[in-house]
Parts: sequence; C-alpha cells; structure tokens
Amino acid sequence: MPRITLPDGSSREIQTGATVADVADMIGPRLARSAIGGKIDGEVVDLGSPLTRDCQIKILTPSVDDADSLHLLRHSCAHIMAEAICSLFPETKLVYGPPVENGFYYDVDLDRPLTPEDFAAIEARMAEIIKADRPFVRYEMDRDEGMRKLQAEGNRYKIDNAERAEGKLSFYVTGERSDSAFEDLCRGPHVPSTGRIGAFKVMQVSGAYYRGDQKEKQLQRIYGTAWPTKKDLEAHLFRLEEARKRDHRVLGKQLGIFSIHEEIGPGLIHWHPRGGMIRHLVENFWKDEHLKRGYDIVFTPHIASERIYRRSGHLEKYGDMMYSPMDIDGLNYYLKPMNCPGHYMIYLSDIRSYRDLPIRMCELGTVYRYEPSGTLHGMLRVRGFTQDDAHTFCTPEQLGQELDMLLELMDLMMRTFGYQYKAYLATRPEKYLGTLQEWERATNELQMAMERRGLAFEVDEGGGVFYAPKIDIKLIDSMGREWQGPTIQVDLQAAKRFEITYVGADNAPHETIIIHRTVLGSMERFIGGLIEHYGGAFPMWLAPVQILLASVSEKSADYAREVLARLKAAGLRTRLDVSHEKIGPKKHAARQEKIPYILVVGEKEAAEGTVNVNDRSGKSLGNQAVDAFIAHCRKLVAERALEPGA
RNA sequence: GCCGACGUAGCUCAGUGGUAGAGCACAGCUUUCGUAAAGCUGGGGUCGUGGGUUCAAAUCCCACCGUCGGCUCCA
Repeated sequence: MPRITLPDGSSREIQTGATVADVADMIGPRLARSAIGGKIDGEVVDLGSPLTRDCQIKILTPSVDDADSLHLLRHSCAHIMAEAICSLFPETKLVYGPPVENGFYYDVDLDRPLTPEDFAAIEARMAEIIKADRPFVRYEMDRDEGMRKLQAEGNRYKIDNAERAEGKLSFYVTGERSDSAFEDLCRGPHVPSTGRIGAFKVMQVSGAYYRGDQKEKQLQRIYGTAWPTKKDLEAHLFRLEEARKRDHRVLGKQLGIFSIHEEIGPGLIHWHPRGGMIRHLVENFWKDEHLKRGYDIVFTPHIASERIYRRSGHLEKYGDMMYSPMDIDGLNYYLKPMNCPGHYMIYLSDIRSYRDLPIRMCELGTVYRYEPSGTLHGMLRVRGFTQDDAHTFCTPEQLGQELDMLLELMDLMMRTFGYQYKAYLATRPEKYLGTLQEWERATNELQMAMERRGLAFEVDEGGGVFYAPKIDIKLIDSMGREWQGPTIQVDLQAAKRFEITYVGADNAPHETIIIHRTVLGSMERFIGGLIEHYGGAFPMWLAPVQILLASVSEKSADYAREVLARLKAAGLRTRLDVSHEKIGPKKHAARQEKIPYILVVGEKEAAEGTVNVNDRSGKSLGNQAVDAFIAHCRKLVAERALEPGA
C-alpha cells in the first residue's frame, strides 16, 4: 500500500490504485469539490491519476496564488478554445496550445484569418462547452499505434509533436470517446471537466511562425486568458488598463516628453523640452560619475568610411543592420552603428605605455541601426539612439580592479534610479572567436569580480557574444518587469583585429585588454523605461518641472511672483500659475502633469511669508516658510531622493 | 520583414453611402475665487496619402505610408 505525504507533513497509507481525487475525498468533501488536479513529487497530474507508489502529494485547487493551478486551468481552457475554433471552422489544423504568463494561446493553421469580430462567436461556443461540463478523458496509445492514428488524420504539426514526445502518446477527449468527439494529442494534465474553468476571455490574435522559424509557415496564434473567478478576470483586465496608463508612449505624449513623426521617419525620437530636461539631468549625473572615476569624455563622428567598418568586421557581421552608404569623393561612408571603432582610433593615435593605463573613454554616442518596421516600439526600440558607451583599455593585471569599479558604478546607477536588479554571467557561445584559454581567463575574471562584490549571479550558459563573455544585469522595475540593463564585456577580439597594444615594462608590445560596457543602455530606452518605472511621476531631482506655484486669486499674484523669484534663485524648476482659475482646477492640472510639489499661495501665506505645500498624490503637507521649503527641496535634489513618490 | 487590427480637431473618441460631431485643451467674456476639472461664447478638421466604384465616399474596393498587438530580432 503506497504511503502518501501531504504538504503539512502528515502521511497516510492509501489503497493501491486510489487516485488523486480519492485522496482529496479522504481529506475532506470541500477539498474534493474544489480540486482540479494534483501535484505528485513535483509533477502536476490529472485528478484521475492513480497513485502507485510512495509520494509527496498536493491537491491543486483554483487559486490566483498558485502557478500550478493557473497553468492547469489555462492549459485546459486552451483546449476548450481549440474545440470552439474547430467547431466553428472545421478546416482548422491545431498546432500547439500552452499556458503562458497571465493566460494561454493556441496556434492554429487556418487559411481564413481570424479577426477580433470572431472572438464573440468563439467565446460563445466556449461558454457552451463549459456549460456542458464534459469531462476531460485521457487515453493512451502505444507509439506505433498512436503514430498510425495521427498519420491517418494527416495533421503534420501533431505528427511533429508526437515525434518529439517520449514514451506512449496520450490523447484527451472532452466527453465520451467517439468519432465525433473533440480530442487532441496532449501530454496533459487538465482540469477534470470543462465546467471547472472559472472565467475566461479571448484576448487577441496574431501571427506566429511555426516553431519560431521565419522560413516556416506563419500560423495564427489566438491568445486567451483564464482565471478561477470572474472577479480575478476583472482584476486582471484592470491591471492591463493600469499598465496601459503607465505606458511610456501614452505618458510621453501626455507629459510632453517625446514624439515621433511620420514626416521625419519611424523610430526617430524627438525630445520635447520636458524630455530634454530629463535627459540633460540623467546625462549630467552620468558624466559627473564618470569623471569622478577617471573617465575621459570623448566624441566621435556620426559617419565613417567603409574602411573602418571592413576592418572592424561590422560590414561583414552587422551589414544588414547598417544603412546604405553615401558616396563622398568616391568612397563609401556609413552612419555609425557602434562607437567602438572611434574609441580604438583615439587609443591608437599614440604609443601607449603600461604607465598610461588604464585609459577609460566614455561617450554618449548616437548610433543608427536598421530595425525592421514591425519591431519599432516607442522609445524602447528605435532606429537612432544614444548609447552610454565606454571602453576601458587596461593590462591583464588591472582587469580585476577595473571590473570592481564597473560593478560599483553599475550598482550606484541602479540604486539611484530605484531599480532592483539580477546579475547573469553569460559564458562562451557555440560560435566564438579566440582560444579556450582566453575565454576561460576572461570568464573567470568576471566571475571573481562578482564574487568579490558578493553579488549573487546566475550563469547564462552560452549567452555570451561571439567575441566576449559578459556580465548582464537585468533590472526589475516598479511593476516587477525585467529589462535588459547594464552589460560588461571583456573583448577578446578587438585588440587583435586593431592591433591595440601597450608597451610593457619589458619594452615589448603587449595586447591591451578592452572592456566594453554600458550602464544605462541607451538614453532612449533607459528614459522610456524610467517613465514606466515611475509611472511618469519623476522624483524631485529628475522632474522637468519640480514645483507648480499657484495663486489663490489675483490679489496674491504679486506675492506669488516674489516666491517664484526666490525658488528660481534657489535653482528650483518652478512654473507659476496666476491665471484667473480657481485653486481646484490649478491643482488638478498640476497633478495631471505629475509635478512633485504644488504650492498654493493666498492672502494668508502672503501675510505670514509661507507657502502651502501639497504633493502630487494630493496630500496636503501644511504651510512652510519659503526658506524651509527651499531647503527641503534642495536636499531632495542633492540626495537624488526617490521622493516624493507618485 | 511577416500575420491581424487600426488611422476623424492639439488630445481622447463618436459618426455603416446623402451638408463633419462630443468632451478635454485653446481664445474671449463673466466670476477674484482656499485645495481632485466654474459658466457662457468662439476659433479649429481637404476624415493618413493616392487611385477606383457611385448621382453622391469619413463610410465600399485597391495600393502605399504610419501606428498598435504579436512573431522573428534587439541597446
């Protein structure tokens, strides 16, 4: 008799052949009613699965806090959607329908394009299937028999799936097994019956290449979402709406940060005054911190002749991403796609001694790269962008301390902007240049630097670039999303290709170590990300307008002007509103613009020499003397505090 | 680049073949006002661009451009 252990640590013996459902029943009738599956030794299984050996078991019930139960629910819902689509469009060939973050999709091969207008019919059919509450019935076949069955059905995708599967093939029928019943090759598991799907919605349809291969047929991918209850579904739709409000494209327009114009071209960013101010502040901070750490600021041209890009290998490797050349005096010139060659030329313009190293060059360098039209996305994916680029040229002995400094700089940047982050060590990919020893040495240096810092990291096996292993930092924003952040690469090829050397103490040339890194990525992507991270409510030091100064009526306008002069003299970016409006609408407008502080001045304030302070959350902070408020603001700016919050 | 949807006033959007609309924003006037959108009046659009169908096109068809959601790719 198998002995089972429950999550609370208790264990008991059960009849051989008892199922997960039987266990749920033993524990209690309420659990039995709500159970949708089980987890045996970490593997999610059907409620009807027999228990044949000693095991750890957990009964799964629908819950938004349990990823396993959500997957079970969503994967089952994908089947129901597939059945609905097949019944509406019998020529549909099913491909693959997994659960994903917040929902599921099903890829189908169907020549008639599905449109959002079809969703209502699909949802209606799904609702019928759910209402019928038909059981998901699993049956298995030997490989050969199963393959013969699939061959007879002639769906090449399912044959493909089956060929990849191990062992027996399993099928799921919804309802009684018969010629007319809906069934699908599937590994499972599923909820016990269709009626167990709480709430669902068909969300969108898009194209997706079979197996992600551009040369393969493009299928239709229909996305849906499913939740334990209607309330959960509504909460999810609400969250989507909230995320939409934080979208940097929405806020970028609303707050006057940037725009993109068809007349000028897609993927090309125009920084408006507010955006320009934010960028200016970020860049100043960036430059200050680099100068403090011994960097030299350099500038390199926006175009360069083909000679450099042949030598660098860019034309060969990145030619597809570079724009067509322009002819200047019979020689082809290209818009620069990267800053590195310019920095190498600066290094090579002189003989470098080991005494000169390390040389650290940084540049906010604008580059242009061809990105396919379908991939452009606001400020986050553009065709012209400014990288915060830097190269450190050093000796092998200096590499460790340089990496230490870079990790420290990276950490400062992330903390200042309020990001949590995760580190990854990306190791040698399949296609690589250089020797194994070089790779091992460089990878070790990166790993040791993270260990010295006590920085926890995961290894991204084979995730390095062909010329370098790297440290990748993924930053986590205020909504819990991960973004590609800083990256540090120890370049193993550039020194060879460009003959970048220094003269050692032995008076002989040695290959220079080159560290290639970025701490913000690009100004466009970084600030686009910041907009979403802060939901448009920039902290005091970054807010393009820090203070709105509003008079209660014209009677207080003169006092307001007086306060304005003092705020401006203190270097605070302040806007005055002495319009003939009531204080309510003035405050409302300032909050719409997410200005950190709103100062109300009326006759009372004028009499006592104070300002009435409100933050953008709507909270009143009472009256303060003008100097005290100025001191408070200057402190926030000097500390680059993340306050006041949204 | 591929699949699908969308493109109407500065913004958000309504308008399914018959003289272009609303709210917000903007301007003027009234109100001089105490903390989450005052009232009235007014200006503003060759309905993304170009073809076509029709007596008549924002509306139907075609092409192109752009945007959005995905796929692929990426700072």
